[in-house]
Amino acid sequence: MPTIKEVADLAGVAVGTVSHVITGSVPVSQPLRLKVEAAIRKLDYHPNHVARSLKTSKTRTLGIIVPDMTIPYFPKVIRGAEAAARTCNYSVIAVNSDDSAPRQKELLTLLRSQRVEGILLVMAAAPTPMTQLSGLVAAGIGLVCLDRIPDRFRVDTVTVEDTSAAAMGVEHLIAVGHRRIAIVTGPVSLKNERERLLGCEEALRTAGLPVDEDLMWHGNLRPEDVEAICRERLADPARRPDAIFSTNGPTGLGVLRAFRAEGLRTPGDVAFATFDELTVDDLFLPAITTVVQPAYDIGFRAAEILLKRIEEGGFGDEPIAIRLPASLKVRDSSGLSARQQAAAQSSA
Amino acid sequence: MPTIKEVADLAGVAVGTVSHVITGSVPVSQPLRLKVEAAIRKLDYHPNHVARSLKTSKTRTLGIIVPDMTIPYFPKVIRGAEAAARTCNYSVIAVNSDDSAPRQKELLTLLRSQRVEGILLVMAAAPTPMTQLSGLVAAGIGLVCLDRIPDRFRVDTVTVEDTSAAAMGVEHLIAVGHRRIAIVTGPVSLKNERERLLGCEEALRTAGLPVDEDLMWHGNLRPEDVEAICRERLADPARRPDAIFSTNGPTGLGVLRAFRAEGLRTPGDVAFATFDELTVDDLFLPAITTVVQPAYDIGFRAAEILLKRIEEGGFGDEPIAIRLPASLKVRDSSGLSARQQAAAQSSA
DNA sequence: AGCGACATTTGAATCGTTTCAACACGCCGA
DNA sequence: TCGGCGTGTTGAAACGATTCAAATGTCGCT
Repeated sequence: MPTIKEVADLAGVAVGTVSHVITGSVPVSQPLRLKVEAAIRKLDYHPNHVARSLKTSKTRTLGIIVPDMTIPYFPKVIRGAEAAARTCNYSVIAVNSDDSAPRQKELLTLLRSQRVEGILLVMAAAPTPMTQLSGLVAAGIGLVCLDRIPDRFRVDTVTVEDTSAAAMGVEHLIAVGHRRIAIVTGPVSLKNERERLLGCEEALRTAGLPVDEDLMWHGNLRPEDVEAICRERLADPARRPDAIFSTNGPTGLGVLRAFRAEGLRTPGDVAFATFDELTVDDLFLPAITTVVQPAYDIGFRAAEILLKRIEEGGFGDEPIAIRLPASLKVRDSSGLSARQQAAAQSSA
Repeated sequence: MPTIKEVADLAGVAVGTVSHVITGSVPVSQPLRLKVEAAIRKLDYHPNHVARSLKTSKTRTLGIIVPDMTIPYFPKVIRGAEAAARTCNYSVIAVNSDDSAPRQKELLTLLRSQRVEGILLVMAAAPTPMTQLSGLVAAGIGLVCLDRIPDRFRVDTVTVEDTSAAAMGVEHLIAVGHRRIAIVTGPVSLKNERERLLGCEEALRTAGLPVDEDLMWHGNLRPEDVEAICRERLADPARRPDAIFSTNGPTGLGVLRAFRAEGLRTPGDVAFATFDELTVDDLFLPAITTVVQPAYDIGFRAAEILLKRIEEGGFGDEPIAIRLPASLKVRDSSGLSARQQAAAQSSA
């Protein structure tokens, strides 16, 4: 790998001059510039970002930690962040925490050693000791939490309007005509899940429906576990709800698996809608009604904020908290069941 | 951010000593080690990888370029690579080329400037001038092509057994009882697509079926375009095939969209199987029969090879070419159509 | 006591950039 | 003719680590 010195020698100029033509920060006369450019091409010279970063103490790199980028939601977030970073000539390093707190800590340490200028964090579902984060902030590394946001820690955050978005889903089910609506949540240790649950409950109350504890099914982020929980509760036709709303993607998948395992059809036997989109190509399904999150935008906005903070060098003032609206994609699964249709028919 | 010097001062030792306790490459006496470790904790010192990389000219970083990590196949590849890298304490930087050759060139340049020690490349679908790659190899940067592999350029490669995997899909359709089978490919400018097509044709010939040019539908990687192509050809019931086999994910999605647009059901009206898994939560579908690629393993093996090459410092000898087997996931979409079932019934 | 062998510890050079102070060189106005 | 100015150009210091040769102890042995 040629160095700037070799370029300088070949072009017959000082290293400083080569640096000036590369960065463009200092004017260089035409003839010298041409000689330098020729030398660069000839040697196939690529400036060493490592050395540059050391000298300038700017890496022009952001880190982004997600739980698992094989979950379709996260790549969209990452690409959004990447796009925003690119507008400022930054790169992003994306890594997976697998929802493990110790792994997340390792990654934070790694990114810090790599001297990323800021970190976008989707916190692990496993409870994160806030000491992991306070160290960063103290060290002057930018931090923006997105999607999942911490409970009481002061940082910039970007996420979806959890409460109203969840409410929107449940309101839709109610509007269609469902009355006995079960809510399936992920771990309520996550603030997002609590807020979504709140939204669901509000929607029920606003419609004058009871908030029945028997219909609040709390699970986790493992579809298999959620499947088991739902199967148990769906087995008895008498106690079965009209509809189910699931507050996130992995639990939604669990619900669908439970339907399949129990031989239930949606919306024929139980209507269904879920927060977040799913990857369900192995299921026999009607199209699923979903509350769609603006994943790309969440990543984009979060990176934008981070970059602005980096540029301004300021993290002292009031944290920014952005909430982006979700949208409801009404498809087939939230329709009326056969039984309900029959009832509607006869009353008409 | 504290530096090694500050740690040394606080601990009352020389910087060299601190370095020795960090790297562990030179023994340090117990009392000094303890003092250094205490200083590190107290200052919350994180070694500067940038400076380390500059000195050692080792970044312990690999780059991986994929067309688009929102396509579900690629995150699995990336995670496989990440896992392999982690066993050697390497990190990976994943970036998206959007199937654009100029963008790919930019990314190659960027990764090179970041001094990654090797690059895993899934080539852009847009034809890549081999000069992009030869420069890398000349510069001594490791390169392994995966998934999509170049036509005549000598590099290590890891991909799926395209020919036999595609054949497996078509053989399955034939075994079920389909006879008029259409093949939908992506761009035949990609070597993979040509090989898969070859596999399909072989399967047809082996079964004594004609290879009918009218049933070879060549598309690209944009589902919308493929949808249009298929709609045109599916419109006339008389010329409609019994079954369709699609040679990759995006084209498969296009086929399914065409089914929906034409009001066709699978397998009721036309049976279907595809190479690669799909994300199709917005479609009303039976479960799709797919040829599943070992995405994670492809990434893992590719990174393994790259790391071995880096470690050995040797790229001179014969390139390694690994082909991993795919597996067939038989689901509902490849079954017999209503018409075929009736025929089978009456003949029984 | 003196000496060599061994085990630590030290300090300086180095990696490839950027950047800043200093320098060179025309050219203009006095 | 000369001082001063502006435009280009240069060379060396610095960034924060690693590493190697040299220095410093320690100890056993004669």
